[in-house]
Amino acid sequence: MARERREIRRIESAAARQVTFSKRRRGLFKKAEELAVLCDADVALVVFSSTGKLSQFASSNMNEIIDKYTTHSKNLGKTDKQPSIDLNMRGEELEGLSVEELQQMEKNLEAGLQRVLCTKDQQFMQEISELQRKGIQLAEENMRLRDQMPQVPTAGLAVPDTENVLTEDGQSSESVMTALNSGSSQDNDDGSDISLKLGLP
Amino acid sequence: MARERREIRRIESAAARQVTFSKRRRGLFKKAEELAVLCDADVALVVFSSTGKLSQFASSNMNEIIDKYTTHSKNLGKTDKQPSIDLNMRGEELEGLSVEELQQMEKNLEAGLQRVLCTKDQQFMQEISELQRKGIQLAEENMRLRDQMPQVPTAGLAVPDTENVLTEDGQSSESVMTALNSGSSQDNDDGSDISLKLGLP
DNA sequence: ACCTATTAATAACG
DNA sequence: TCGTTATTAATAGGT
Repeated sequence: MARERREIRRIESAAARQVTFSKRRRGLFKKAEELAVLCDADVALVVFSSTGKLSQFASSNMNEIIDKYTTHSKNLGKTDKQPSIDLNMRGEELEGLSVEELQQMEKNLEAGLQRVLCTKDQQFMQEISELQRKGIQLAEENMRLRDQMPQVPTAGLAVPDTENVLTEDGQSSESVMTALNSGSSQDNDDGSDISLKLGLP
Repeated sequence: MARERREIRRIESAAARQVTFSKRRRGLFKKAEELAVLCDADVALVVFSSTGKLSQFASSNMNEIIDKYTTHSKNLGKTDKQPSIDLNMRGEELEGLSVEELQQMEKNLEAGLQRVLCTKDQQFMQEISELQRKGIQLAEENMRLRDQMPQVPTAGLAVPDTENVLTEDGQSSESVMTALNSGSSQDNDDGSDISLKLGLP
């Protein structure tokens, strides 16, 4: 587009290079803006001259576009369409995702949440059942002992098969208590150390 | 540069916009690459179409250029942030609500759900603590009884101050069991009768 | 910077 | 999306 056609290779003359840089840079930025306006696109353009000088154009906010780009390319790199959950919780980054990706993510999160809640409840209830079982055992033992209790007690003797009821499975009252208290001390739940993998449905 | 001059403003027809986007995008990327080659510049170009599709060009490594840009622009310290939209919330019938109102309601419901879950967990943990307390009491009582156990038991005698541990507060093991089993028989949670008022934040 | 001959991009259409 | 073409836009080289 000129008096002569120019081959697209590095211009050796620094002066000529600088002139061409100025001209073409202006053209490029103009085209970038036109594309953004005409086609309602989000465009970010960053140019460093060979001397290191920065020029930039962004149709909206440069950092937002960069965030969008970063998020998007992270998810594209995954090949499968399973967006990573922990990396995408920030609202601004979510803007970089397509509706399809967001719907998929929503499904995954909902399914994962259901599994977390369900499993958490199961663990709670298992815990409760276990405690109840032990309580009943103790109560029965207690009653048995009372039935056998003489009117005038004498020197005691060890009873082998019931001596360690509370800690028999390595889950002592203290450790359970500690875990539970750390969870209930917060207003938000799931400060616990229960960990799950959230797979696909 | 065409049959007719085109004003630089958003193309209303989605089809025409898409066509123009394809053509001009190709042109823009070509120009970007030419600038990079001819003038030995570092160029990064990120474009999101109006449908959210990403295309990108970088004369070297995109992330490096972005890092370079970030560093450079930090020195200039330009931090404009987009104002967040604040919404009014309320509504009785879903049919008549705007998208904004529904979004706000969604937020409120989510907050309410969080409170429900949190409270449910607290009740679970309270239940567990209670059971643990009783278990410890029983174990202690148990030990006390064993200590007093004679080697050769004779006719029994009631022990006044420990006779009613299990039912002293009206919450017997049986009733707790029943309540828990009705809950644990389902895979979904919240079959319980816990009720909360969902206040506004 | 400006000028302008020439090439490149592209709008409308098939 | 692709090809054609009339027309405009960009720009290389010179001043």
